[in-house]
Formats: sequence, C-alpha cells, structure tokens
Amino acid sequence: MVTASGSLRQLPLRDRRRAQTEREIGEAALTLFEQRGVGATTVDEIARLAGVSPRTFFRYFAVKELAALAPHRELENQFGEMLDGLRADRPVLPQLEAFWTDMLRRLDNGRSDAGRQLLRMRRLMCAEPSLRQAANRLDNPRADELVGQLAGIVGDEDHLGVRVLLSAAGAPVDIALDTWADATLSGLQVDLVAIYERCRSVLHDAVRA
Amino acid sequence: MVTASGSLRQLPLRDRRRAQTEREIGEAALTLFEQRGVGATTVDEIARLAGVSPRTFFRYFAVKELAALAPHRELENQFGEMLDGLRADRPVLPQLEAFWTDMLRRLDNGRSDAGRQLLRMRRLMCAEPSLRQAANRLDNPRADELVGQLAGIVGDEDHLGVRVLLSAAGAPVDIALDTWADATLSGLQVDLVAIYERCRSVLHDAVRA
DNA sequence: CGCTAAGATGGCAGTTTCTGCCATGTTGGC
DNA sequence: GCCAACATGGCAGAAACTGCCATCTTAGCG
Repeated sequence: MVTASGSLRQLPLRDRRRAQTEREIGEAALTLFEQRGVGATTVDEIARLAGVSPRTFFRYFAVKELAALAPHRELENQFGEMLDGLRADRPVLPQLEAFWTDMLRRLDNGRSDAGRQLLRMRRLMCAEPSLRQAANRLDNPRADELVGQLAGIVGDEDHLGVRVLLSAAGAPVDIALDTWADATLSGLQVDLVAIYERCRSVLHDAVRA
Repeated sequence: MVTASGSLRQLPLRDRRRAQTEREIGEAALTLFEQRGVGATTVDEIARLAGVSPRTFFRYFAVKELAALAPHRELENQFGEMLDGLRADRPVLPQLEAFWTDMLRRLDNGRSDAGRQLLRMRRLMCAEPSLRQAANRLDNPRADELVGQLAGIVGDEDHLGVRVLLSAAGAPVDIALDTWADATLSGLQVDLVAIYERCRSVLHDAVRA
C-alpha cells in the first residue's frame, strides 16, 4: 500500500496517494474488462478488486468506463501541452501532424510503457463500443478547450477554422490507432507510424485530387 | 388515436402505428428536453406525455436521449442510400461533398420541415453534451456499416482508406451544423451551405498548403 | 367469418448506476 | 499538539434499464 517513501518528492503525499489509488482502480477496471467484458463487470467488483468502496470509486470516475481510459487522457494532455508551443506564423496542420508522428513513434509499436498501456486499452475499445463511447464523452469537452486554446494562438474568431484543423489532424490518428490495435489482435506485425502515414496520404491525396 | 384510414397505404397498419408512436415519443422527449433540459427530464415524464408506459418507451429507445435524435438518424439513412449510387471510377470525396452540399441546401436554413426539425435538435445538442454523446453512440455502429458498404463499392481491402474519406467528408458537415445551430441561437442570420463551404475551404487549403 | 400465431403493450420485480448526506478517520500547516 | 481540509465509507434513494408474464390487437389463412 505504501509507496516508496524515498522517491519522487515534488507533489505532496496526499496528491501522490490520490494518483496512486486512481491508477489502482484503473488497473482493476482494465483487468476485469479484459476478462469478462465491460457490460458484465459491475462497479462493485472493480471497487472490491481495487480495495475501495463503491462510493469512493465514483469519486474518482463518474462512470465505470472512464476508469480504463487513463492512457487516452494522457495522450490528450500531451497534445494540449504541445499546442502552447505552436508557431502561429506557420501552417498549423503540418505542425500538428509532426507532433502526432513523433508521439506515435514514441509508443514504439506497443513496446514502450505508454505504448503497451495504450495498446491494451485500444484493443479493448475495438470490441467494446461502450468504451469508445466513454472516450468520446471525454473528448468532447476537452476538444472545446483545445479549440479555444488554439483559436487564441492563431487568432480565429469564430473557431470554425481551428475546429476543422483539429479534426483533420485528429481523425487520421484515431483511425490509425484503431487499425493498429485491430491488426495486433489478429497477431499481425504492423508498424503504427507507417499506418498513420498511410492515413495521412489518403487524406492528402483525396483532398488534392 | 386512429390515423386517417384512407391515406398512405404501402405499409401495413401495424408498422404505420409503430412509426407514429415513435414520432409521438420523440416529440414528447424533444419538448421536455427543450423546456427543462435532458438531465432534469425523466423517462417516466416523457412516457406520460407521449401516452405510453415507461416499459414501452424502452422498447422504442434504449436510452432516453435517442428519442430526440430522429432527424439525425434520417440524415444518416439518406447518406447510406446515396452510397449505393456512388461512381467507383471517380474520386469519392467530391461525390460525398456534393451529396452533403445538396442535402444541406435542402434544409433551407431551417425553413423546410426537415430543416426545422434538425435545427431544433442541433440547438439542443449545443447545450446538452449528453445528446451529442447519444448521437455518437448512434454513429459508431452505423459508421462501421457505411465503411463496409463503401469499401465494397470502391474495393478497399483493409477499410483504412474509406474510413479516412468518410471522416474527411463528415467532419466539415458536423462542424457546419454546429456552427449554424449555435449562430441561430444568438439570433444571427447565417447561411448553412455557405458555412459548410467555408469548412471545406479550410480543409482543402490546409491540406494543400 | 372464425381461429391462431405473431406482435404490441403494460405492469411488476429486480439489478445497476449514480448522487446527497453524514459520520469517521487522516493529513498538512501552524 | 491543534485545527482545518481532505479522503473515505456507509446508507438511503432516485433513476435507468431488463426479464418475465399476462393481455389485447392485428394479420394471415382455411
């Protein structure tokens, strides 16, 4: 239960504990979802496995599906941080695409730590519509923030432009991750970055044609 | 209660009745959602207003939000029908875009019947995340069908290409509808088709750059 | 015209999700 | 060592959904 006391200081103990239980609940949820599916898993079971009360579970996650989406939130957070460093005087789309190429490369086809976690979640998502559902629920308000943030940077009054750009940059990523997760489910050896590049090519070719 | 018996034959009485109650429940839901919001409306209330039992409500709609999304389903159905007539020997994206331009024009800025209904729903959607959520829930499985359908037509093995195309065609529509509904909420006079064209321009310019 | 199978509806019981409230600990700063 | 803030658990209860059964209407068929 006690985390190594001589490690990362930075955050007060309380916050580290909170983050820790959040991870534990998430891990419990992911495990049970993989074993018997999302629908057949109750919050009570997740809570029991994580060693907390059901009431506490709902203090961490509004709905049970969200417990399994930590890697997804992580990606969004990093995307948000990147936006701050964006060059407003250059074309935006290539910069967004460069970020994603870099990010996906860092997943190392599921061999890095973050990659393994994300792959696990994405595989589950392919078989569980309710998980994708929950991811959307997470994305929608977050996307609004990002739109506002980016609109401030590039100076887009009605946000229409940045919304199109964010969608054009995001859709290929989403499709690539899906295709990737689905391929690995079949035991295939595929390269995530290559898939992403193919998605981008299709988009670019189709629009240019 | 009894529908005009001398009217539209075509469908057996039972089916017409079913469609009729579906509309009545939908109308009841939309009205209550507009009045007091989705969260503050219970299924019992919707059912009472529509003159059916709560049990019956759930035979028509799995979750209460779906009751308000009839116009959304209608759009998807028409899109699906259009796909069948697609020319496989020509660029796909322009054909999809032409369909949407045509479809949005037919909404006549909310003056046509379909337009009024859709505008009503989309306005609600801007203020109610749970409605957008439900629309996504509706879209995801439907999108899979459409992907399969289109992949069969253009001959795309792994579906990656058509997924990108459908997303590239669909996102501008979605953004345009949102922008449109939001603008009319502020009492502005805007042209939906013009907004859509702007969305497309942004996409095309960004990708070409 | 009647008979029957299929579909539509309602009621009821039961599970699950999710929320508000309060009581009890635990932590962090002073 | 003391007090305020936070974390947790338990409990009660609303609301969302599901399965089952009983009843009624419709559609097809001899």
